[in-house]
Amino acid sequence: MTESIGARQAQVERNREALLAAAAAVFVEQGVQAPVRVIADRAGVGIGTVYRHFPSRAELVTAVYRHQLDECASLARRLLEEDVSPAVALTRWVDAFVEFLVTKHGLGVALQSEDPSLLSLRTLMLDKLVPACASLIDAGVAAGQLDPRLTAYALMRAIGNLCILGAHYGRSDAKDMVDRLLIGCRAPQHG
Amino acid sequence: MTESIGARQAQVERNREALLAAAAAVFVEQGVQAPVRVIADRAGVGIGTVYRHFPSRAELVTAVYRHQLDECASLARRLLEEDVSPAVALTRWVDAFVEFLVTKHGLGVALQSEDPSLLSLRTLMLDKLVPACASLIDAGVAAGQLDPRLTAYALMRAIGNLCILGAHYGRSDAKDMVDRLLIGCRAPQHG
Amino acid sequence: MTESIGARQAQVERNREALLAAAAAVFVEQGVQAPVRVIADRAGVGIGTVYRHFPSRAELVTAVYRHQLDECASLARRLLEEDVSPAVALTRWVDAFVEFLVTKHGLGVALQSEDPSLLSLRTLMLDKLVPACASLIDAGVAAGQLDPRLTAYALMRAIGNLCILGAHYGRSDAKDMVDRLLIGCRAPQHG
Amino acid sequence: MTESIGARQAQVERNREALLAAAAAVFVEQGVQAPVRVIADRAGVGIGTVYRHFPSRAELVTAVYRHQLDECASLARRLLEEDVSPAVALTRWVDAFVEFLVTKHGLGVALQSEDPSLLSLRTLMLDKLVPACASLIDAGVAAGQLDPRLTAYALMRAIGNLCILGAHYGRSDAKDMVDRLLIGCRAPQHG
DNA sequence: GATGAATGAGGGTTCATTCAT
DNA sequence: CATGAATGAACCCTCATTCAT
Repeated sequence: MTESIGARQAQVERNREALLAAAAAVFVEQGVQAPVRVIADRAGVGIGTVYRHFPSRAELVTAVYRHQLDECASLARRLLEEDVSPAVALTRWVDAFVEFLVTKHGLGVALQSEDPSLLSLRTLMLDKLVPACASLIDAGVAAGQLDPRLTAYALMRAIGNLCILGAHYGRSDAKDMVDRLLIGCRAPQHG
Repeated sequence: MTESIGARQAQVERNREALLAAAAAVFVEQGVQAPVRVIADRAGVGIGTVYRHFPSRAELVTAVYRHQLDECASLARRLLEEDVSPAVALTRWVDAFVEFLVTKHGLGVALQSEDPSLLSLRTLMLDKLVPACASLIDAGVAAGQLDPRLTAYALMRAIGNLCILGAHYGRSDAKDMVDRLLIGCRAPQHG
Repeated sequence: MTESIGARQAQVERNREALLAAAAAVFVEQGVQAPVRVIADRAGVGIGTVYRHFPSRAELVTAVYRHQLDECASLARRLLEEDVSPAVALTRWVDAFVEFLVTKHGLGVALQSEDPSLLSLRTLMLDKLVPACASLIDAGVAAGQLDPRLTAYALMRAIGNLCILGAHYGRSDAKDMVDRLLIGCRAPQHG
Repeated sequence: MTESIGARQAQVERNREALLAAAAAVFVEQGVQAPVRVIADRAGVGIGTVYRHFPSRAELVTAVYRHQLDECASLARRLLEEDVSPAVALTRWVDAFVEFLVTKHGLGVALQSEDPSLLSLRTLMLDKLVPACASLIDAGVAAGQLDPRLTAYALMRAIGNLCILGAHYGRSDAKDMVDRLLIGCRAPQHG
């Protein structure tokens, strides 16, 4: 009996994961505006199940990207502990961030849209990623390698925006432009 | 008689301008996806009048931004004729472009969306702005001031993206980030 | 002065004729449901002129076919005066009627539709064509060549219906079927 | 549990049937072009429910008439197996076909319209009914009772057209005219 | 908890008709 | 009289969300 309860809970969790995976995939293919129905079908569950796990589209979207944001935040912590220069650490983190953004390309759009269904996602980003990015920037500024006027939030928004892909502006263009942006974030040269 | 005909034509033109102004304002407030009905209401006309002037949403969107694109394109020509260094000319043009983008900030979104109703706008941009920007870049590359790998289209897309504003990422942030991007577009230093 | 009034009236009449011709042509090409705007354009007049001449679509449609109905009615009178057998006269008249119907193929539809905008047309047909057809039938019945139970109205409706063309059912099919129908209208054989 | 699921499925099926009945009734009263909204209201469901069951107008229209077409096709098979002369079999089948057409008289119109939303219905008819009718005609021709030039498609189109009812042209008129048409389809008499 | 049928507001677009000039 | 800009009801269809089972 205890087992069957456990089994039921496991099934519940499995549904939740299937939904997150399905939503992530669908967002990549069709954008964040994709119909809820499509996600339910892809996950192999009924549409009611979507709403049981995520009371509104907004919360589904948020949940989908929370995973990725968490991983991205923890990466910053790991990089800071490694034995590399702060500028290199930031570059590597940004590379990873960009890789995320251009792979699951819905995220860039999500960060930019005024859509109220994406508001909670921006809030989440504020909470998770800005501190992570700020810690890297602080280190770089302290080492004299980065422009001290740079703020984590603005940098992340800028990178997020640069990673909104489209016709004739693909993954490599975004990476190239982010690289150029980072060059412009270096500490100004004296003398 | 002639006068009253003229008066009517003037009224028609005023309606058209009112629609363009209303659409521009609504696009800023609600995004380019705003319902046509909202624009009609804002302009104080019936919905049929919108479709009389602009047979489809796509053409309305295009018309809203065409003015700005035209002015931007002609600015590039003027700057090339002035007696400033190519790098300065590009910087000035980009400043003006950014000013446009952040003022009527729907344009950035419009350039990025995959929505078919925005396709004609992207085409318009390609036709009008890319050659203008390319002429400035060419001059800068010829003068050894710009990275020769830079392409006009990618630069414009990047700038357009950087100018998609939002909560806590405003006009001055966008300008700052574009400045940094331009720094990263300079010719690499030898030696 | 009198002349210019006459000239103006002539222009009015010319507009009216142009509208009827345009409507007839458009109805053939696009069906009786064609937008009023299309007819106005084809006639080279403003849409207001259509409504000045024909206060509603219904009256325009009626007017378009009145011409043809008139001609058809007068044909019956002429045939009766010729020196042919009543059966032959009816056959010839039906041939001409069918030719009309399949050429201006909107008419068949118009006769059949429940659309209120076509009500007045059916009324017109009753007034114009039924007497014409009835006179031919009467002669045929009197000569013992036609089934006396045949009514003019039903026969015309039937012929009208048979002449509604469509994919894979063209002009020659309609003619063939009308011929067969007429065979079935002959006086029953005794014996 | 099983019972309540069954009950729900039964309700779904009842909705579907209600929609078909409502559509059939509305088509008779207002024609096949009747707004989907009217059908939804008549069936007592929301408009979304219509589209859930029938993804487009075309599929609703097709579904409404599919039943009748199926029954009509199977009737032809049964008649061929009975011990009656081919001419009698065709007459009986045509009687049944006409009965269908004049009862749900939208079908005649549907077969004739050029509207793309009715294309699938015509296709359906081609697939279902033409072979059925052709088998009867073939038998009649083989028995020397029918004009060998007769084609199933044209005959059915003609009968369909004759069954488009209207003011002063009712069910008995249509039946009478179809009878006369069939007389005209008999094998020509030899000298 | 899971299901998916039902809902209905809302979106883009068309077109008959009116009316000021 | 002629014009054609303006109107807005109506149409088809989509999709987020609810809720009975």
